[in-house]
Amino acid sequence: MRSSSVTDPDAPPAELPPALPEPAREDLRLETVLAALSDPLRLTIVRKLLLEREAYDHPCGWFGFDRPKSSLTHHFKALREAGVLRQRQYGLERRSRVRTEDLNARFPGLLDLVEEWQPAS
Amino acid sequence: MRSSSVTDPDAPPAELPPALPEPAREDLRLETVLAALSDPLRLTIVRKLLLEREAYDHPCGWFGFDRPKSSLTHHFKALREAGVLRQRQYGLERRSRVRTEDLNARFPGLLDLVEEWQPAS
DNA sequence: CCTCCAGTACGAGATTAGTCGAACTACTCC
DNA sequence: GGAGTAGTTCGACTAATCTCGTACTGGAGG
Repeated sequence: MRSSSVTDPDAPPAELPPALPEPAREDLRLETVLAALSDPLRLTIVRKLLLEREAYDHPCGWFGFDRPKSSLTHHFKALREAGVLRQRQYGLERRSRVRTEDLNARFPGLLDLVEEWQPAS
Repeated sequence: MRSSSVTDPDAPPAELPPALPEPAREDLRLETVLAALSDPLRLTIVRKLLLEREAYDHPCGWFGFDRPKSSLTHHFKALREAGVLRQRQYGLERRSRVRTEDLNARFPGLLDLVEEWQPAS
């Protein structure tokens, strides 16, 4: 394939910021993913992202949680390190999206369960 | 009670010992079930039961784990209280089975993931 | 009766996870 | 440069979980 130059000004769509470190698809572990999803706040995060999947990635302020920022960092990091979310740095903000393709390939049906989840009364 | 036979695994369903306390199907919570399944030993328990689903319920000695009995009690109880297993007392031993119908009704596809799970190398 | 057996209950120690405040970094815009 | 903003990092505290030894219970069979 064509040798890609270090900085190619003629490649408009391929300029996504790099993703933060995350496990590769084949390294995803069911027990780790389930542990990450076994928290109501994190289930809420993933479900909200799934229901808005057509829109762009969302920064963590978008969710409107009334929690200290350090708590949110903790949970987003847990989801990313488990392989549930991919995060990219867009200028100031770090936007997240669900790794739908990877998760559906490795654990088909799992995201459907999350999508239909409802928080406890 | 009929005759002097030992506890009979072939007993008709009407004579099953009562199940230990467990959450009703409609009370099953996804986050609780996922937490119960996020442990490798418990995943092994459930998977082994699923792969032997045609056989009768299994007592916890059947699994052949090299762990103290009190640890096993802990994990079986966690699975039962989350609603993953049903346990019945057959004479001396307490036999477990997966609540396949309930779980498939509430969380379709989840047990398939467990069935295909493989422990880490 | 008394012993064996499957499993529970209790409780301690170690580890991990969640929660949060406070200080900090990195980017943007004026 | 300075202010404001989005989020991180650190450290502390608390709560939950895992692991396991020991003691116990409750049948089954002699």
